[in-house]
Amino acid sequence: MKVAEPTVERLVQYRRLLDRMDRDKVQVISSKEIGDMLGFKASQVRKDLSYFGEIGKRGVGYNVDRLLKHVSDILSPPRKWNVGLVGVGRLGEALLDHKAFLSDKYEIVALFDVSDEKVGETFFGRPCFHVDDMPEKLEEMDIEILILTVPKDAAQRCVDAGTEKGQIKGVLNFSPSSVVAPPGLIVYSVDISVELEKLLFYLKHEGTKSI
Amino acid sequence: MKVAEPTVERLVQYRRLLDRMDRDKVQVISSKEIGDMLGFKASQVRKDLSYFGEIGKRGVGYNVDRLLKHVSDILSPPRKWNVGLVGVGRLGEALLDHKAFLSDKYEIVALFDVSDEKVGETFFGRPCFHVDDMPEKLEEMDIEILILTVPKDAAQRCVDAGTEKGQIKGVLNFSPSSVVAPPGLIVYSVDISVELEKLLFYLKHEGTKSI
DNA sequence: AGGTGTGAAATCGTTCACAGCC
DNA sequence: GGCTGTGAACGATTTCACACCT
Repeated sequence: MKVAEPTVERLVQYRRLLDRMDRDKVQVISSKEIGDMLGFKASQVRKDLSYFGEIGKRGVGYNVDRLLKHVSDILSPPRKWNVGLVGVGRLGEALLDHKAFLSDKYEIVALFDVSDEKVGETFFGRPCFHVDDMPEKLEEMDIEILILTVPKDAAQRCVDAGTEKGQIKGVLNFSPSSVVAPPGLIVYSVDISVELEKLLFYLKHEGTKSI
Repeated sequence: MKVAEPTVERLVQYRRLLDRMDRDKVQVISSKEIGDMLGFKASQVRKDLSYFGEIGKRGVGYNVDRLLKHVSDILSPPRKWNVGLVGVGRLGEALLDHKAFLSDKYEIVALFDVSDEKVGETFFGRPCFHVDDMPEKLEEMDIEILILTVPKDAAQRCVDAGTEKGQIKGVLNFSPSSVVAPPGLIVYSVDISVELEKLLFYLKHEGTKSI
């Protein structure tokens, strides 16, 4: 089945909301309630959820517990992924410590940096290796995903090193630069300054855009 | 004029590229070259640039210096904005130190936190106040933009405090939660874990998506 | 009555294809 | 010949509207 990217993004948010509702012992929820809480139209919510089968009850709504399991199943990867984080600077450390990166679906198992002060050390329980050793270490540790928190000039080199032996399947790039990826490699970029620039643009052209 | 969000996002990237080209003394560049370097189609680049007038030369390409000025003018806000950063944790500090946040268009002028250890201190030259004092401080310091690097449960409260006296116009939210914003307030959310989840989803459904 | 599921319509964004200029 | 500017075609995503179930 093919699912559009905006749908996946919303599914992640549905799960987060449902998880909270479930903990709060809410039993039933309607598409309108979900939409209001997350800022989407009810029809959007219903369309997203109906892609994966009829899960709600007409005239009633969705059973929170059941829907949560359903959405989780859709999103959950079939196995756990090993992740490598490249660039142990402030941003890298912040991500290491980020609650979002506590999951049973992925785990940051190794760090990479170029600084002699960092290589050989351990940060938040993860060993740091030299970037030059990436190809071997990635293979050895079965790492298939890279998170890049490196300066912009280093990003492309990291992608190249990660794909050298072909083992890296996905990259989450936090550096302020575009990278060219070989076909098959999935790259997501989160460009912090671009987000702020967009915000400024729409502030200038006041009130044209909201989320 | 109304400009689509994906266009703004690309414009920011054009400017970044043109800036580098200009420093490298490149004089002329074609839409194809720009596209290849950033991963867009040439026709996309031309369409984006043509929204703001005819700036290229047919048969030749774009004058880098001229195009850079042009794109900068489109993106530049009319004046400098004062920004407040809420939540001086690891992520907050990483952003404070982030080169992307060095600009003549905006400046982080104040920090807010709830921790007694942080309130009253100075971080990277910026004073930290208590979140409870936000409404007054924001007004006093003429802050119109908030960056939120707070835990998810605090995000909504920060937006509410920021809009209490109506002075906040834009919010860049890094916390893993959706916030409901009053109309007129522009909210951009950068949800780090959502990005990773999307990546995992497409890794699972292998090779359906890129960038 | 109330709320889901879903084709059809509308909107939004990208790509094509070609006329026009250098 | 090469490259821009742009209407028109296409593709993707959202919203509408209503049949259908409880």
